[in-house]
Amino acid sequence: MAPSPTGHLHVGTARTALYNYLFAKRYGGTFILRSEDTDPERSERVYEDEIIEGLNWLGITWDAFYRQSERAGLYRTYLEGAIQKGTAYVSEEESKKDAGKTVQVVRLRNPNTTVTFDDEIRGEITFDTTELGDFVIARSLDDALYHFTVVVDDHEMGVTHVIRGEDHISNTPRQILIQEAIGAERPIYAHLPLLLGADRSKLSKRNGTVQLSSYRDAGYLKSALVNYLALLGWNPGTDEEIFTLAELERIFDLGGVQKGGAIFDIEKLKWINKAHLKQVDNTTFYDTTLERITERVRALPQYSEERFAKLVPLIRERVSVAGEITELANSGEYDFAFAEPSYNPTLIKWKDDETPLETLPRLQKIAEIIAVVPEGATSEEIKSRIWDYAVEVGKGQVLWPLRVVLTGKDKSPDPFTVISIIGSSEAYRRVRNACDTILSMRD
RNA sequence: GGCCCCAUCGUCUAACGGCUAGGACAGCUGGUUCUCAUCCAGCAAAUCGGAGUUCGAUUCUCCGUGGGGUCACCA
Repeated sequence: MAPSPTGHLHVGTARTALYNYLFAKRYGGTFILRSEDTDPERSERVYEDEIIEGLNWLGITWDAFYRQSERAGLYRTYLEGAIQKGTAYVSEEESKKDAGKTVQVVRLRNPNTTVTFDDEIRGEITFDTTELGDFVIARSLDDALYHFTVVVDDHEMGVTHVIRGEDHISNTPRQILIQEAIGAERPIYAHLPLLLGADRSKLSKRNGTVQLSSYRDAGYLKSALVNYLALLGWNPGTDEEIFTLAELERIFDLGGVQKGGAIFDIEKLKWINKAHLKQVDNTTFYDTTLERITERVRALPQYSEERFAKLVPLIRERVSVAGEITELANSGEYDFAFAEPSYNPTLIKWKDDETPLETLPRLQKIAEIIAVVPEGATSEEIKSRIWDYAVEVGKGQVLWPLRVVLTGKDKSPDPFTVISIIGSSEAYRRVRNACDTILSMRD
């Protein structure tokens, strides 16, 4: 895997690295990470750090690491060898970078042949290399360019398989020509389909979120990202869709790789993340929730660790990505647990034509029931006390207004669970207050 | 535009040349304790077009169309 540290770690780069890693693991090969930082103007160490950190976060590890900027001497040796053999030559010409200045670039002597290579994923691909001309392979003897350094390194490092994005297909004939010029063997190529944005063009900042770190920041689990990225463009040959990295290491195969590009679908990622979230243990999820819940919620008048702990399981059932916890917390979704709700009294009515005054007797009856519920009762115990009355009068008649006065919302967890979180005395207060409000409206 | 790659539901995909083209996400409907969520059940949804090979084509060949990639003294 040979990324260039010229920008943030792209999810497409992460997927390519993952496929390389899985392929190496599956067949007991060696996975090399090579930082292609030969362009000093575009390469930055912070990006290299980000790539390393990001891949490690995903659980992708390598057996060897190289940095091309530290291998200029090696490239020079090969450059001189090629010039000596006459397969490359020094050409004195006007610099394209600074006009007017004369420089000595190294060009490949193009034999102008037809190059055919066998792609593991696509089969035979043929190019006429004539149109390539005598392309430049080095700015100077000490400044080799990408195509040349790649070929030298693959040769020196004994690379057998080059698994990379489809956007490199057109680079392959150039690199094959260089291989032949320096007498290097040809590796096996496998060109992966591209990751696409919703507009079907190559996934980029224009048409989607591309930074791996933004998914991590949004709270996606690394295991879910690995799982989704593996499945985007590859299928295991079964209907199974949830995999761990360790499982993928055992079953990944280039044969299951797709030819066509795949749109990055955030909805499916969310679904996979939710599936992985189910595997997370309660303590970890508790900590995650604590991290993601906002200060505003923690500052609510009735906030306590006890109530928070009781709220967590309920949050767990309702989010697919940790970042949603922050969103929901900000929108006031969890306020009912830590503060008396405020709401429009007309929301209390069960039927459209019902007046609050007609609802009142039922709330008063519920208040009587709740008054004798012990403080630490479970939702099941609470339910058993209210249930008979609810069935007798009509479930919606009782449960809807109760839930509204407890949470202030038309959509929320069921009232029994809510009472078990806030406690029966607080629940009693909220119901009583609602009754008082209704009575005061009459005047 | 030249060259190269690709083409099955909206999306990700399955289908030795051979069942009503299967699964998943999303969508819709219904059920599970009032709403939400979960879970369950169900519905809808695709082989780009045209020739050819064949008893038979999603699958093989050709042409067309469409989409994408790439055309640096970047990687």
